Amino acid sequence: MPATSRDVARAAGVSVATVSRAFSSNGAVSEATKRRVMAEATRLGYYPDPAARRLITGRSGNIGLIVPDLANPFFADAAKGVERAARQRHMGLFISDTDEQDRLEPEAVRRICRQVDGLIWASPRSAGDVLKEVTDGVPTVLLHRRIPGWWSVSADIGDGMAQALRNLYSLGHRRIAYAGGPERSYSGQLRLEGLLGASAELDLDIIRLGSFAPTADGGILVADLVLATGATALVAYNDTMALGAISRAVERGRRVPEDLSVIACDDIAYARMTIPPLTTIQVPRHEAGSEAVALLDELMADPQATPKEKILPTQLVIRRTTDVPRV
Amino acid sequence: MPATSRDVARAAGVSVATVSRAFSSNGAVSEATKRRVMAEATRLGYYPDPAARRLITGRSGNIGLIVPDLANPFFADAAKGVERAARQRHMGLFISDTDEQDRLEPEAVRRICRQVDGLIWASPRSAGDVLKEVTDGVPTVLLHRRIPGWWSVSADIGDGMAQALRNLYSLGHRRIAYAGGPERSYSGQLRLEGLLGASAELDLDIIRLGSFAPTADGGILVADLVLATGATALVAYNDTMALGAISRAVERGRRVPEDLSVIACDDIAYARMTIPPLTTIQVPRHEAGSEAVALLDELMADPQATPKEKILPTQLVIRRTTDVPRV
DNA sequence: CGCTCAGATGGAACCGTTTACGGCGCTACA
DNA sequence: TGTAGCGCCGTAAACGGTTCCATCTGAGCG
Repeated sequence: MPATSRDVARAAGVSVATVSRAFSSNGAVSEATKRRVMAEATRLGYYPDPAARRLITGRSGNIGLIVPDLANPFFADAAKGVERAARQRHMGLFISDTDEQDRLEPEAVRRICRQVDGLIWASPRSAGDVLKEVTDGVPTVLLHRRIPGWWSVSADIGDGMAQALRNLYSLGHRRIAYAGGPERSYSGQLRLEGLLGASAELDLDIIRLGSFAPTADGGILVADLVLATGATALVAYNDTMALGAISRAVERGRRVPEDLSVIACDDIAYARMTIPPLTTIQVPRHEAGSEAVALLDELMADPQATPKEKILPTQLVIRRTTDVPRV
Repeated sequence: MPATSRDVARAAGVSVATVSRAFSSNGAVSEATKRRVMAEATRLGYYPDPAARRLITGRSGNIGLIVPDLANPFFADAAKGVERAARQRHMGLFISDTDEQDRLEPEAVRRICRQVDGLIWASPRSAGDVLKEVTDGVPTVLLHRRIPGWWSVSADIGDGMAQALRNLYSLGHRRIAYAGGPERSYSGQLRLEGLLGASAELDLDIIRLGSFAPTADGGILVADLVLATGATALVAYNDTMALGAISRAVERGRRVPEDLSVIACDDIAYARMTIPPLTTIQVPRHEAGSEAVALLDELMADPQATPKEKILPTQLVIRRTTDVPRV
């Protein structure tokens, strides 16, 4: 139904080859005929068929994004960054959500990979060799995950955690608890390493509460535990968990930050809207997404280039859930 | 580089036609050869190339989704619902984010529409004839938008608003303010109609505060205005705006719900984590997404079928930001 | 004036599938 | 025993572009 290059060629009185050259602009066409072709093309509403083009050139003009959970603001923002960067480059975007289940990833990749020129993959848990096997051949940059030998963009969350701990220390806190996220999570490791590094440096023991779901419900569990330890400050895996913990602590008659200081991680949009607004570690989620596209661009241009690992800085932002201990 | 049907055909000692038949399972192949073909295919890692298949059949096995803002939990959840439903049907998903700018929509649609068999389009503002012109030929179902003659799935937000108003009335509120969202927004109209309908029924005048950005910052503006009116209750365009309004009101020394009851709309995940948790109108966002895919499936199966408009119910959920007026 | 060369253009092969069409072998029936 | 019919399969023509190669047309130069 839509116009083909043949239609345009006939209308403009040229061959399909010339039409193709006018559009792909890599062959030589005279300025006059190019204008004529373009005029006829817009008149007929012609646009080169991506499938046909992909078949012969091998390039689809699309990239793929695989995330564990689109509804999680952390990844939603990343997706938004990816989307905008892709749009600026006139690339289409395939998205696949794996529902936090690693086992769905291979299937998702396989479905996508023949239709894209490159892949951005946020896989918090899958093992490196699994990834390797699955992507085979498709240029891939990892998002919020670093594996030696892979292209990746991630955030220096370990440093953010260290900033958090040093800040609490300087406020006078000495009993500080940490509530971890899902086991085996890559960024969970990062957090822990940053925290332990800083605590060794300060000669401080951190109270490790264990591993919790990174949700508000997980935070409720955390609150009950942290209150039992007598800690004056809590560092939470992410904002959502912190929100749950705070609401539970308040429900149990504690005040935040007077009785318990709380530092969260991610700085999602809602972190600043809560009462009190969350002190949290800001990670450049949006920028991570667009940066991943930039790297993917480089990688697709030269698949043999040596892998780059971009690490974005994080920043502790002080709002109202931290204060000096009052105990 | 990846194996083609020719490779498989050679390996299995058959023709490419037979390989094709074995995969598309609409031609006649004997059980024995089908098994042999499949065995060779998996051995070689063969999978029919979607682009080549699309070129000849016209079907890509993909659907497209266009949303104004992926980072907005309202649409993120919808996208998630769409994604899951698409995955269950073994369809790929193209996503385009238009950054809330109607003028980017035509471009987004054009980019997408040749690569998909159908489109799900959440366009809060664009005029109906613009949509018609742009999609031409691509089966489309509208999401959270109703236009006569189009397939669509939306939520009965007007009814939710009526529920909200009746609830406030029954609590004893008589001075009730409404803070609207973006002008020209379709779901904004829906809200207003629902509200006005119920207010006429209750013989109550609503204090209309005007039109605000549906963000926390917008909510701050709202708070200052509503405090000036002396209203005892506020109905806000969405949760985010309500959050902003509440935090501003609290900052200015008012208590919620004692001094001001607040009802929001959407029931995003964070609505239940705030302090106090938000009374809000729950709209089935996820379900709307998956329902849209189901409708699109029907539409793609029979493009001539008469349009269906699915309207999902909404439900007021009472949490802690509403109470009897204490003034 | 003839030759060379560069730039513009057309012809045709090709990308990897699907599918209409026809051939082949076999069974069943007259 | 001849043949109609059927199940299975191969051949080849599409689908809509891109690109190699050949051809043509002038311009420039000796």
